[in-house]
Order: sequence, then structure tokens, then C-alpha cells
Amino acid sequence: MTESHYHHGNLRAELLSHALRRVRDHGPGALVLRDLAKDAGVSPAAAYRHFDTIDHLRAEVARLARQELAGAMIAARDRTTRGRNASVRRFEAIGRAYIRFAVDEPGWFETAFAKDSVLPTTPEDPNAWDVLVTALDEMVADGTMPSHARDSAPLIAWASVHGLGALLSSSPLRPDGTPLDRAIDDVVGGVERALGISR
Amino acid sequence: MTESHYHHGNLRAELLSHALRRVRDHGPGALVLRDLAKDAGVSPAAAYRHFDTIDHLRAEVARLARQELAGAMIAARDRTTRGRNASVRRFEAIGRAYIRFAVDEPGWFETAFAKDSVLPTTPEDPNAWDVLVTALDEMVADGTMPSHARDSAPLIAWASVHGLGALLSSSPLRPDGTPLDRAIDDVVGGVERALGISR
DNA sequence: CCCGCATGTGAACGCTGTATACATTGCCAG
DNA sequence: CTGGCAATGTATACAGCGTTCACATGCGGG
Repeated sequence: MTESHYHHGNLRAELLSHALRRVRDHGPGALVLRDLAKDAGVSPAAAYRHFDTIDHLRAEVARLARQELAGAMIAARDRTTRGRNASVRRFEAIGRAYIRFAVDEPGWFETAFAKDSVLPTTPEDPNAWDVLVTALDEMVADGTMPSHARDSAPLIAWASVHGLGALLSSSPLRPDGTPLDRAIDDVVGGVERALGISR
Repeated sequence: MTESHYHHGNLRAELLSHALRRVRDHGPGALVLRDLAKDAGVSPAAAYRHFDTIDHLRAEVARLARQELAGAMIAARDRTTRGRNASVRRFEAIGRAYIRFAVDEPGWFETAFAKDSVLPTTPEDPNAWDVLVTALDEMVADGTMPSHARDSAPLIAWASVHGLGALLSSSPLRPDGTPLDRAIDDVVGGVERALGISR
């Protein structure tokens, strides 16, 4: 059993893993092919056996970051207790998780929505959009949200929450000095009024 | 009067102008120092007499892009007619202009909010945030918006509109196939319900 | 067993931002 | 009017980037 790992065996996955870590700590700009190769103990050119171009690698990393986001939303949703107003509380948990993800993991959040990461990538799963839509359907099912709001609801909710997340995580136009929890409450509350949600 | 423009005389402004054009057409990634220098007919190093680093130049371009955005909002607002519901219509015009700017000028929009453009830059003026706040104040002044909504209103409005703009202009998660005008109407309407605006 | 194909290497290319030493010129003090 | 200095341009070089290409290696199936 020699130490020569000339054939690495799992390079693609390892490159992605290092990329995800670097991007998490220092944002999408920190994704440098030669550094990833060094992390994996491999020559730069080796990466090209697994990715056509660095943008393809970026696209895959972005997909993974989006998956992290969706996972955080699902985890928060599944952490809510059953009982009174369960559907609204689940909906709120999802929205808050989205915003908190943007604040707590700005590197991943920025990576997830970086423009040049929109290339080939496999279909998304779990998908944050679907999580949101499901939560909305739950609310119309139990009468918490009026069904006439259902069509425009996903866009309204997504835009609000994504907007606050984007502003908090990266914007040069830092919204005023509102404390974080307060800002989240305000926006979530606004969405509920916009959608006619009662509790 | 020789043709030797050894001393250019207005290089800083010209570099910014070329940068603004390139970024408008091809996004912030198209901002390349050497190309800007070539545009201005000048050696690459010349730029360093006017900007410490390319990130400082980027920050200034981002500021100009934000200024374009604010200008578009102001223009739209000032285009609205006087008369019944004027304050709401002005508010709506501002919001729509923001979203339309994101869609019509994705290069500028992306540049305006690019993360690494948050460096030194002079204070903003005209400032999109102030335009929004002013419009909100107009509405509470004439009773169109309840004053208890005033505190959270800027954040709610900004987040919604910025979120939709960001999603439409750049996101890999393209919201469903909703037509643009419909999407804008939905989000603007949602904001008005969130803020308790009556008309 | 061996040979083909997937997967690694190493060196090179052109492009990038940037530093440094030098050249030119506008402008102001005397 | 003039000399020189500060401002602003040039030329050249360097390291780091993504990418390419010819070559090396070794695993697994005939």
C-alpha cells in the first residue's frame, strides 16, 4: 500500500468541499482554482478532468450553497411545534431562516445567488422555492390564508425575504440602524399583512 | 497646439465614463483596468494617478450606478400627475422605477450592489433611500398611510422592491413565469397592504 | 496478463492588477 | 520672463490567474 496517490479517486467531491469551505469563510471571490488544487494536494490542471471551466465549478458550488439554504429552511420549519397556528408558525420559521441564513452565512448566501453561477448544473433538490410554496399551500388549506392571495403569494413572500437578506448580507446601502431581530420581525409581519394571513 | 495629449487633463472622469458604459453593457465583471486605459488612449499605469486600486475605481463606479438608480426613481416620481391620490401614486412610481431599473439596466443594478464595491467613496447624493423615506413621509402627512407604520415602512418597502429587482435581474432561481408587469403590480400591491396604505 | 482509458503531472501561454523608475509638461515663485 | 517642482503621463517588469497540451501513471475488464 504505497503513499503515492497519483490517482486521487475522489477529486471532484474534494474540490467542491474545499470550495464550499473557502466560499463560506471569504465569499465567492475567494474561489481560486489553484488554491483548491493545492488544498487537495493536486496539480491545477487536474481539476479540468472534472470541470470544463472554473465557471462550471462555480455553478456547482452555487447549487450546493442553495441546497444549504433550503436545508436551513427545512430544518427551521421542522423544528416548530405542532398545535395552534402551526401553519403560520411554520411559514414564519421558513422566512426567518432565509434571512438568518443570509446574515449568518453571507459567503454562502452571496455565492448562492451570484450571477455568473447560472450555467449548467443539475436540477435543484431540495429547492427553497418549493419549500415556500408548500408552506403557503398549507395555510390556504387550513384557512389561515385567503385563497385569492395564493397566486401572487410566492413572489411577494420571496421578494421581501430575499430583499432583506440581500440588503443585510451584502449591500452598500446598509438600511438604518434597526436591530436585526426587529428588522426581521417587521418584514415577516409585513408579508403576513400583504398576504392577508390571520392568526 | 500640438496633438500630443501627454497630459490628458481629464483622465479620471473619462475612465469612469468608459467604466460606466462597459459595466452597463456587460456587467461588473467587464470592468478591466487595462481595457479602460485603452479606451482612454493611455497606459494602464496612468490610472494609478487617480485611483489607489481598481477596487477604489469600482467603488466609485458603483456609486455612480446607485446615482443612476436614484435618478430614475426621482424622474419617475416627478413624472406623476398631481391630483387625487398623488402621494400614493408618487410612492408607487418610485417602487416601480426601482424594479424596472433592475430589469432594464441589469448591468448597472448589479454593479450598484456588488459586494466588493463597498470601500471608501464619497457620501451618496442623490440617495435612493432618502427618496423613499420622503415619499413615505408625504403619505403619512396627508393621512394616506397610518403613522404607526412609519417606523418599519422604509425597510419593508425597500426589501420587497429590492428583492424583486434582484431576483429579476440576476437570480438563478427565476421566479415562475409570471409576466413582468403582473409581478411588479403584485409586489407593489403587497407593499401597500403591508403598510396599510389606503386610497 | 495486458492494454486502454480515465485521471493525474509539468511546463507553458496570455491575461490580469500592480510596483517602480523614468519622462514630460503645466504652472507658479521669484 | 524664466526656472524648477509637482502633477501626471510612460515603459517595463513581476507575480498570480485560468487554461492548454503533451506526456505519465495505474485500475479494471477483455
